[in-house]
Formats: sequence, structure tokens, C-alpha cells
Amino acid sequence: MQLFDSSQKALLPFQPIQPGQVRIYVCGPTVYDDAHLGHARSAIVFDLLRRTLTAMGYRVTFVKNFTDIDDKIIKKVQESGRSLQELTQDYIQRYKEDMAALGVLPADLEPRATESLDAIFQLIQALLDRGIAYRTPQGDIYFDTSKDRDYCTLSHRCDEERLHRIEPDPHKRNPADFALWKACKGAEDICFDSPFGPGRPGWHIECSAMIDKYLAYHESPYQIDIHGGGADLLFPHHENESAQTRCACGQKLARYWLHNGFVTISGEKMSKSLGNSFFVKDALQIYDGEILRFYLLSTHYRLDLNFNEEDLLATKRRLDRLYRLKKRLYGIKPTQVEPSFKEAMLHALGDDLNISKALAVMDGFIKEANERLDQNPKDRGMKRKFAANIAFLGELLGIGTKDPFHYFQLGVDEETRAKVEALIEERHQAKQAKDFQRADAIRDHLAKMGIALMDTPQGTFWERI
RNA sequence: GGCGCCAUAGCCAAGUGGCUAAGGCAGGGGCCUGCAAAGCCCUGAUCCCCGGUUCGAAUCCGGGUGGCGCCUCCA
Repeated sequence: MQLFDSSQKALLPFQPIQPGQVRIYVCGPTVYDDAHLGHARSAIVFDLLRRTLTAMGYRVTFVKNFTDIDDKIIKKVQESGRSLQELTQDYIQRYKEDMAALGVLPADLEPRATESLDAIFQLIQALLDRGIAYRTPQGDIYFDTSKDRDYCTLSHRCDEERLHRIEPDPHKRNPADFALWKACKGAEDICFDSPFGPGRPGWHIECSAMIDKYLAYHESPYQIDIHGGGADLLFPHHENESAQTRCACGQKLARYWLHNGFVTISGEKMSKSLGNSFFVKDALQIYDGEILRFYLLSTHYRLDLNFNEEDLLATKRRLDRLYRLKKRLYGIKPTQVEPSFKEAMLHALGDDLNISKALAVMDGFIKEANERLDQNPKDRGMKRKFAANIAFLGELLGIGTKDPFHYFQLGVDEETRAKVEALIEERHQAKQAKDFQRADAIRDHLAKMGIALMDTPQGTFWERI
């Protein structure tokens, strides 16, 4: 396995800290709104990483947090009149539902910032004790970036010019200093009691704290294996996380830093500020979750993915091929995945999750299986192996797990279904009577309804086009 | 202004020094079929431009052009 580490900007061979075990922390969403396709992609990408490592035989511990306290959440709380708890719980629930629809496995732990205050306090205290953090007269606590000699060694994105552009804050010692604790701003604010007085944590400290509390190896070396998130988190979020942990614990936070590329719309980054967000739940009204998953999965995780319907539908056609094969193997009980197939898939994904190679392997398998089924339709042992390979794809990529007949009829309501089946029966009668004109008229009629028929020795099947 | 990513057939996209440049979608031809669909077979690019290094480059170096991102909340 080799992975691209954003910090070193290089492909590195993956070496877990403890043999056979992998600990992964991924930055989850700030829950003040519904998840958009960018959140979906990030979740899917790291879900693939987790599934791949699991399939390789590692014992994976996977943690994804929820940021449930921040300026935007507070603003929304004030606007909505709902409580912070109520609001964030609601969005967390929606997030989980969206991700489940996309086939994203739930994390082993899903900690929330407001439930990790004890760990946050400890970390801030450690930084104060070491003289890395300082308090302002207003009660805010800042991280002193000048005390961290390694500041900016993660993102490599600091420079004088940048610092001059930061809005001057007379309370900060250095322009790049960032808040660890924000003192309560008054009755309107949402605050928590702390050893430092009422207030709330800064954004970056929660991840360092939750990693420490839930995931890090505390024995030397203090670390987790992989830290992931969207490319926009590299700076300043991950840079700051990294600095906090380094200064508070004297150790690096993570061995490998992975960042996924953006989902763009018309070539522009999807973001809330641009107002071009495509929410997962809206997309799910139009496309099945598995189709969305496969589309978001089928581009390498570090590249930007320009979301558009044309590409999505082309990618769906690729997924169709898998389901057509599954249809041919209907009712076959899987045995064991073929070792050569498993090995080829994992070898491809082991190259920094090279999904293009992996899907080429999958397509090769589909083609070969179809060929051999044409030649030898009754070889049950062979069919059971093929079925096992498909089941393996389900575990590894999270696709191809549906009933194939259901898959090709997604989104068809009961009324249409009854109508289609009545017409198929009528066509069957016509065919029996050798009235092919009538039979073809029915086929054409169904085609106009968006239904394709396929006559097979087992009977006539239909699909939604 | 600083840092960085990307540019391969109609579309999506592998490939980072050397056999005939993966794979998928779309298109064309064929087999199969009462007709179809599905499946299978055949079929397409010299790799944004210019210069350089090399026996040899899509792949390395330099210079351009175009698109995008981070530097402020952001997956």
C-alpha cells in the first residue's frame, strides 16, 4: 500500500504504527446545514480507504467527528429559536441518513466537540502550562504560532505576504495566531463553563482533543496512522491541529495526511458561500444513492470532480454492466472470492486508491465472466465463484449489493409496474399467436414509456431505461 | 502577491523514460435474435503549445497558454 501524504507531497509506502492495525481520523461536517455532494465525496473516499485497508487484513479503527459548536451554528440557533442541542442533533441525524443512503459505513466512533470538552480543556491547559498559549484581557486564549518552530511544515503555505493580509487584531501577538478558546460574548452567545471561564472552543482544538481522547496511541510514538479531510482543510485547519498536538504532546499528530479533491459544478468549487451547493438529499430525489456513490467514487480521490449529469449517467452505464452480470447469476449462492481477482483489485487500490485501475480490473472480470457464461452456461461451480467476486465488490467498493431486477426498475411506481406487466402478458399472447406486428407495437409502446424488454429463455424481463 | 493542482480520443479517465498509449460511456460494423435488448467480436487518440535533455519522452527540465483551488467559514 502506498499513499500520497499531503505534508511531504509524495507517495509513501504505508507502514502502520502497530503491525496489522490502522487508526484513521477524518474531519467530519460542521452541522449547521444539510450535507452537500462535497461532504458526500469526502465521506465516500475515506469509506473506500477504510474498506480497502480492511480487505487487506488490517484491523481498522475509524473515527469521524461532528463539529457541533461554531459561529455559524450559533447564528442558526439564534435565527431558528431552537436549542443548540436540538439543531445539531437534527443535522447529525440527517447527515447519517444521507451517508447511509450512499453506502457509507458508520464510523466506529463519532465524537462531538461539545461532548469532548474535558479533553479540550486538558489540551488548552497543557498549552498554557507550556507557555505556548496566552490569554488576552478579554479572556480569549490564543495559540502563539511564534512558539512553534515547526509551524507551517504541514501545509507549506505560510509566507510574509499572507500574514500582512490577515486583519490586524490588537489582542494577538502574531497575525497567524488562532483562537483555542473564545470567551463568552454576552447573553446572546452560547457558552460552556470551563476552567478558563465561560466560553467555547476554537475550531481547531476539538480535533486535536478528540484524537487524543478517542484514538491516539499514547505510548511512544504518540500518533495516529492516517488523518483525512477535504483539501480545503489543509490550511489552516490541519496546520493548526498539527501545531496544537505537536506543542502540547511533543509528538506528531499523524503519520499520513490525506486530502480529497473538490466536487465542482460548472468547473467551480461547490461551497455554501458561492451558493452553488447541491445537497445530498436533493440529489437522492433524482438519483439512487448507489449510483451517486459510484459516480463520486469513480474519479481518483485527489482530483477535482466536475459534477454533471452526463458523466453521472455514463458512469451509471458502467455500473449497469455489473448488475447485468449479477442478473445472469441470479439465485446463485456465492462461494469464495477468486484469489486472483481479489489480489488484482487490492493491488490497484493499494496504489494510492487508484480507482481507475481497480475499475478496469472489475470491467475485465465482468467481460470474462460474460464470455465464459456464454460458452458454458451450466457450470455451477464457476457461477458461484463469479457470484462471490460480485459479493466481494460489494464489500470493497460498496456497490452491486442490490437485487439486480430491482436495480433496473428503480423509481418505477406500482401503477406503472402493473401496467408494464399487463402489457408484457398481452405481448406474450400475441407472440404465441405469431402476431409479431402486435408484439412489436407493444414493445414500441413500452419503449415510449421508458421501458425496455428483454426476451430470454427464462421469460421476458424488463428494465427502466 | 504567495503556494499549489490540472491539461491524454466526442465525453469520463489510467499511464510519470522504451513492446502495438489501460478501462468505461457514446458512435460505426458484425455474431446472436421472429424483431429487439443484453452479451460477445471488430473499430478510434502520438498525448495544450514552443524549446531542451536523451539512442529513445505523454512521461524529465525550461518557457508559454488555458482552467481551477488554497491563503477568510468551508469536505
